[in-house]
Amino acid sequence: MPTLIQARDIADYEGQEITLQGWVYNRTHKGKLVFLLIRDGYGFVQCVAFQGELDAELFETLAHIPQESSVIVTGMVRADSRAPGIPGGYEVGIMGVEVVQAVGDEYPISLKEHGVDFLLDHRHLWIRVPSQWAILRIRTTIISAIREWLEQNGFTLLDTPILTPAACEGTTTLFETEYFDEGPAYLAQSGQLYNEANIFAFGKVYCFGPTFRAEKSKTRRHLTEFWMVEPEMAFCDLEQLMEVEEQFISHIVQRTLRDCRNELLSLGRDLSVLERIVPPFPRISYDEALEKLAQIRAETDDAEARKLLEIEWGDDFGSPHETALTKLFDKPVFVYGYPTGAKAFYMEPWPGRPDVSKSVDLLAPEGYGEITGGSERISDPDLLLKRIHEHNLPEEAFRWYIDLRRYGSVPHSGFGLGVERTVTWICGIEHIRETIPYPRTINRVYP
RNA sequence: UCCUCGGUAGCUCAAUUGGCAGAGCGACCGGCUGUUAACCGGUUGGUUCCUGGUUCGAGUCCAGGCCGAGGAGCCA
Repeated sequence: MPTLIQARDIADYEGQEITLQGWVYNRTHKGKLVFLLIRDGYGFVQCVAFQGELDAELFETLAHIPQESSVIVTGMVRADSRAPGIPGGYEVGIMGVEVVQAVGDEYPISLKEHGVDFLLDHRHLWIRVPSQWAILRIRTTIISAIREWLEQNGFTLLDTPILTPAACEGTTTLFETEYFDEGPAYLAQSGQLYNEANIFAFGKVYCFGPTFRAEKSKTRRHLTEFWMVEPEMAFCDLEQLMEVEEQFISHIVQRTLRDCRNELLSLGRDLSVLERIVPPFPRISYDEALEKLAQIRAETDDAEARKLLEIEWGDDFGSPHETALTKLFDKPVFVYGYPTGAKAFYMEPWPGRPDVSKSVDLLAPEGYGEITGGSERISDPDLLLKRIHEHNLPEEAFRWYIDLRRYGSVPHSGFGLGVERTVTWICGIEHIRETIPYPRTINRVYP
């Protein structure tokens, strides 16, 4: 058998006889000529059969081979600018085909238009099409880049529990489950509090795992099960946190550009937009952000937009505010110093301004909005205890967390990055549900 | 939880004022040596989301329900 190759490497084999193992993504029968678009998991390659060059029986088989049949193709690689594919520009002149399985039933997903509900019901097949394949390859590259950067920069991976005793932050709705005789347990919404314990043993740490939110959110930015990476650092203040985040995000984007160029192009992504994502990122305070929003409101004639952009000091941003702010910049923008009342209980107050917290969100450009949320954490045990009481949290459950401030407390900071929101932004797509292999939304747990 | 929109063939959709249920795609058959979701001809294809009501007559109007999408709130 000639050399078995992967579709993405096809350009390296011009003029050589090769073998491809894969599936028939599309077939075009044109009289004495058959085009098969073969996908092999690594790319999409056009293979061409001429009637005069093949055994008559084989040609007849190829002329009728059903979509998604599995095949082993041998043939000669040649350059041809007309050839579609990922990457395109090369095709295989078919010399032989072994049909592993000829599909007998009609394949549900045609190459024509389908509705979202239908596609999600067939997610197990939908992931085969080029757009979904490209998005999920970009996802895995982004995850690899995340781990790579953190490991190269001294972060230790420590997995935090998924079954947790109570709300970590006491804000969002959690999935509840019975835990033997211990009463209810909850699916994790964050590993942060455990990360804070871990930094006192390991310095810089991260956790990376699935996160669960039972909020009844029905928007293109929400999943009930999503993946979050949460780095946490000892001896780190808010300013240092922003420096880490911009290095981290830039690495993720540049690595994806390097390794997933074909995938990004196949999605129609404008690469120049991503090439700009290098440090430093702009930083604006919450107060400055409010001024900019007021200015945007004053300049718009759209009454509805004006209403959506209403905000008073003390409110957290809604999605319309984030979208409007990100359109002012061509890089991700840090917004820091949110009102204490709008954020979680554990955030360090701004020096001399207790109504402001040392918090920072990173908003992705082009209207994508929040991809990270972070803060410097309270390091004083008395203040932390006071905040726990103010938020009506059970002191007993947080005893271990308060201990961290009693035994060698230091300034420390961390953030969480939503993987699927990052993938959505880097891919330049509309909806978060395409960025995870099997999305879980408010009314979908199948397949 | 709230607001808006939608549900008709396997898929994507159309159906005028309430008057015979339609098209494209897919599948199947035939044609075509450069297709890019090919194209051309033919064949096939229906619980119009459910329940009840109005009417000579309901896909269409009314009431209730179910399911889905987009957005708000909440959040990453």
